[in-house]
Amino acid sequence: MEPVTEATDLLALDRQVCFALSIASRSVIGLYRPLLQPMGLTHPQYLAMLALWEHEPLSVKELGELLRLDPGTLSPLLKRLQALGYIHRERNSKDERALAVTLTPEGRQLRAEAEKIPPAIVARLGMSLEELQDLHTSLMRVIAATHADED
Amino acid sequence: MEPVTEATDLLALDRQVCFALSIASRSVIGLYRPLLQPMGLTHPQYLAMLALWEHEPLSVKELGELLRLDPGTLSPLLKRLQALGYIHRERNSKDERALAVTLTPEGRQLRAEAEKIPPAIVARLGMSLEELQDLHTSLMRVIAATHADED
DNA sequence: CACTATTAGTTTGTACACAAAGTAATTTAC
DNA sequence: GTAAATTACTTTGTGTACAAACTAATAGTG
Repeated sequence: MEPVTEATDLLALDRQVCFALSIASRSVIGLYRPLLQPMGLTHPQYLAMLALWEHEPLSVKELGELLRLDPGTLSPLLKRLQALGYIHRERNSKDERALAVTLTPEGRQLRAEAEKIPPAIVARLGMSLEELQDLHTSLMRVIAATHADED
Repeated sequence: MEPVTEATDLLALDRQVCFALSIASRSVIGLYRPLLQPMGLTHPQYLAMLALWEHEPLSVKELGELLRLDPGTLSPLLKRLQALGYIHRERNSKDERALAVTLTPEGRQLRAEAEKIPPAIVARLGMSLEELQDLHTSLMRVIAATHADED
């Protein structure tokens, strides 16, 4: 029988994709931190702003589908974005259950600042755009795989 | 001048690697949840156990270097693993500042259960081992890139 | 030897992330 | 047309993450 070596150990830390995924995610988010700090944003808040710049107005449900986040996560996050003055939160007059999240002028204006971020991150990573594109494709495949049998 | 379309918009949500990374990480961790629940472990706790099964004993500092986690994150996490009965935490007699984290017999025994997890995850993802290996390589490259100019 | 600096962990405060329970509005069923 | 089911969001509780302040032990310096 084969001995348990680094090459065969199923539980070897450095062979776990989940381990690499969580560290890569935290490490990359860490690169955004100093760039987002001047705007007062956290990374999840930045992702919410990206979604709104593209698809305003959005309900909490729609935002949750885009970002794959719980309403229980988004609810306080959106209140913080409102406290920062970047968004409005009002009930949808057509359906009082739903929230209509829209951008304030300040929130809309922030987009110009934010456009400097992706190039800065790419430069900081020092990876080629092809490499990043390949990674993006792989990640989207994994995301699709994890949701394979929903519905 | 080129119009801002989905293909050229630097801020398009679905083109952000950071967005794909954070969703992929949360989605994959979500697959572990039902498998870890019978052991009473969260995913970060599982990663800490992986590290200990491989490198026991470990100090908080060493564990933090392996998992790239703050002592402020690990300190309460380890207390929970101790409360679960999987680890011991005692001061290192050679250096009373440092903690020596070791496995209890229950913690050591858990390894056999845990070995069923990686194959279950791979099966659930339905991706080839080559594809996962490529992803792992890309992720490690990103991790290396984020730490490029430390020291 | 004593004083300072460094190091290892802990604690505190803020912000996710998610499960589960709760509330209010809207649909569906009868 | 009203009771029951569904839906959208909020709230509560637990567990990360991480910055920053804190404590205690060790190392370095004169």
